[in-house]
Amino acid sequence: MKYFIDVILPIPLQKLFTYSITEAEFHFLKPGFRVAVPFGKRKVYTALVVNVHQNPPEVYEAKSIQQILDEKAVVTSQQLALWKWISSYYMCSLGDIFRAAMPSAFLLESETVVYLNGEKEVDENELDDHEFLVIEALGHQSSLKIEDLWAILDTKKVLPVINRLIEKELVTVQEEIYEQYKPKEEVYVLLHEQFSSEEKMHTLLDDLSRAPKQREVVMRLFSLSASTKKPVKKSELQKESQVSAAVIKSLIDKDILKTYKKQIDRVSFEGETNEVKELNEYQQTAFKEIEESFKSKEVTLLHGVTSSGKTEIYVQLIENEIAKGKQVLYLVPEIALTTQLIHRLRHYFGEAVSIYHSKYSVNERVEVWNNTLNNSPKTKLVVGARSSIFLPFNNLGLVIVDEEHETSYKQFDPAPRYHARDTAIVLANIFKAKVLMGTATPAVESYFNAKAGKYGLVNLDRRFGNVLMPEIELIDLKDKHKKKRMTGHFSDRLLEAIAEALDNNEQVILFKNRRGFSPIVECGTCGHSPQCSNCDVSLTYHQYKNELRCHYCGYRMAMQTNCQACGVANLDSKGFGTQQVEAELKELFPKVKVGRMDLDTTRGKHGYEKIINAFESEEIQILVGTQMLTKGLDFRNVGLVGIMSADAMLNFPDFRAHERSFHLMVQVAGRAGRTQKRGKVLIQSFNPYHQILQQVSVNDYDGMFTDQVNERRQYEYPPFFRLIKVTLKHKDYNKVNRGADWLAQYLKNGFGKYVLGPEFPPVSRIRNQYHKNILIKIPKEQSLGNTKTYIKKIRNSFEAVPDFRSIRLIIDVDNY
DNA sequence: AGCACGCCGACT
DNA sequence: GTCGGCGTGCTC
Repeated sequence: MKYFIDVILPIPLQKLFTYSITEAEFHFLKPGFRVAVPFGKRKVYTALVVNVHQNPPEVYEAKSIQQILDEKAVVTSQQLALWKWISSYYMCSLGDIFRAAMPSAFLLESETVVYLNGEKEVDENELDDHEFLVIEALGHQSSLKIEDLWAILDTKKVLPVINRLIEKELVTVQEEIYEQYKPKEEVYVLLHEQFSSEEKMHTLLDDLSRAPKQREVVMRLFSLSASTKKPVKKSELQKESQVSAAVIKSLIDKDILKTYKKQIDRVSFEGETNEVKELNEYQQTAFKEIEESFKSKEVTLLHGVTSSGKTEIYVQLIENEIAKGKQVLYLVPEIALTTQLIHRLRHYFGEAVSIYHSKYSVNERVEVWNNTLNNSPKTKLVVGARSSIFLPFNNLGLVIVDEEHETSYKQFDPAPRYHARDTAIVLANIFKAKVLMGTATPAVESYFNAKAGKYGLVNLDRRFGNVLMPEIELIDLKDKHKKKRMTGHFSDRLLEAIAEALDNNEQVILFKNRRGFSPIVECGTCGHSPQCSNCDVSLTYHQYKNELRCHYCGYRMAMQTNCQACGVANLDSKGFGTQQVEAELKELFPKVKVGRMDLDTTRGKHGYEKIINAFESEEIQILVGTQMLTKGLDFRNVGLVGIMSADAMLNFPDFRAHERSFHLMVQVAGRAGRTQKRGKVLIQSFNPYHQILQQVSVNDYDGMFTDQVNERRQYEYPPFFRLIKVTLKHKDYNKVNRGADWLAQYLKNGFGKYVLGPEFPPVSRIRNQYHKNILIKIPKEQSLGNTKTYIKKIRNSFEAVPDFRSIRLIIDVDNY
């Protein structure tokens, strides 16, 4: 009898691969186990078992697996079901999902290690330079990795050299796999049993009278274990007795102390938990409505104005689910994972909260994964960014999608290009769990679904503590410029308001949209501006390192003093970013402490925290920042919010530009006046009569929604039509054009006028690759499944054209 | 995605 | 004359 498994490999290949296994393995392996398999000539990959069967492949001999990596399944059947849905809906391979879904520590890859074959005499005359260098290096160290060889030989083409050496039998290679996940251990110390009696103890202390430090350690250990009645950590003992590690080590060497290791969780929380706060009357009503809505609807949208206390309602719902023994997933946009939110949740749920997102180390992620899989009490509530929809839940009761409108829920690059909010609905469905989406500014699609009765809808339009909505004032920049009332980028009115807020001891937030208005450098003589050599964009100026940088590929160069084109020293920076705003403020208000929050200042794991803490503790009076300011931050003392310029975002070439501008401005405005006093918001714009600005100024979400829905119906955009964007990438400009025309023609044969393009995106060359887009619109009544099947068919014929094989095709479903 | 095989330009 | 560039094809 022959036995086989089908596996997913973490590479972007559509199909499953079949390997042969032994009978014992056949009885042991189940879907969801990881196995190490050889792939190609030498690589070993981690693969995931999806089928165990006895049907031999017909056209090839299946290889056998190398080893089994798990004792029980680490991926559940529900996860596999979700992966299959993502793969078919978002048109990506299971391998892409496998790679994205698992913590990287679960995906071991082999590494080639080269060893000297000691048996064979080396004849140096038979070696070329490269071969000689390898042999010589192996004389110094017993093994070399491929990476080391790149450095030694100063080239990346090392495999041919190694192959020649293997042929000469001078070296051997081995594929080695390293376990990446290391459980964290703590070392505990205790006194050796032989000193357990009091008498022996005294003798010991006498013996140590000539080693006072060691004696101190023993005494301290004694008192620590007596007072805490708990095992004593080695690190703790060392700290308490204020000695060096060497002193403790010598005690261990002398067999006076004994150590043992204990595996601990990296993620742990110690502290009190508190009773869930009583909801106010409005929150209580909303809560009841949500519960009522859950009876008939799978998904409910909570539309609650900024500062209405949505989090408390979530907390109440979470508590109910936990009481029922269910797991809860709390999704937040990547950027909103601040300590503020985590503190609040830990305050109520303590140990039961786990956090999962990309800034956590691989080890921490493995622990959260395993805890979730084992239904540990630590993962009753998982708070995470979009990738946490991939965790191995087994008893999910509720998914909360906070700030549902946030675009960072959509993954753009690399595949799988999934939307975490939409995928969460499918995930919840697998578990028959409920979904609550909450936001002050629902995405048009979501609100549309709610209005259409597909989702439940609950409104909460009262701010917590009856704080008034901020007063919003629009400032006409055109008029201010004409009347010469501008100082740099500040109108007289904005300066006045800032001064007033500062006088009242209130804090100020100034918002500057990042994208679209990065500072570029231009020559005042010839008009040339330094360009990126790999991409089709101007380099942007970064003051803090005095260099020019490309946002797309990361290319950087030192700031030039002379123009590269005409040689004249007349370079000037144009446009303005947060840095310029900050610099101008420092001149205008020299005594005031100004902070800045953008990508430059929030690098690193604690980047945000530092700035947020400084602002919270009022060390900083004015905070200048970008988009990040909008994400659920809660500051008590902000009296004024200023939006430096509303125009760039309104004019962004995208069908969602208006909607997004509305979200952004309302969210930023919501930072103002969270306590009793009514906050003020000033919006500077060259076009204050723009419909969106008018709607923002009176917080008219419904007006915005109605306008947008009409526009989208007329111009055939979501939610009336679905969109699929196809991008072609290649370094040859003409080839991209030929390929795009071919593809568009064939797509038009199927979908007619609903194929738009091909068109170059605003930045048509990135990392030396030309891009071209084709947009496919799919009317509601057109079958999505058939459409995708047709697109796949065309993709296959496209890839069969020899001229186009090297063009990369990217398919992005729901590319918004 | 890797990685090997195979065919054409810039060097000892 | 070779080394090494990357275009092409395959991986159970």
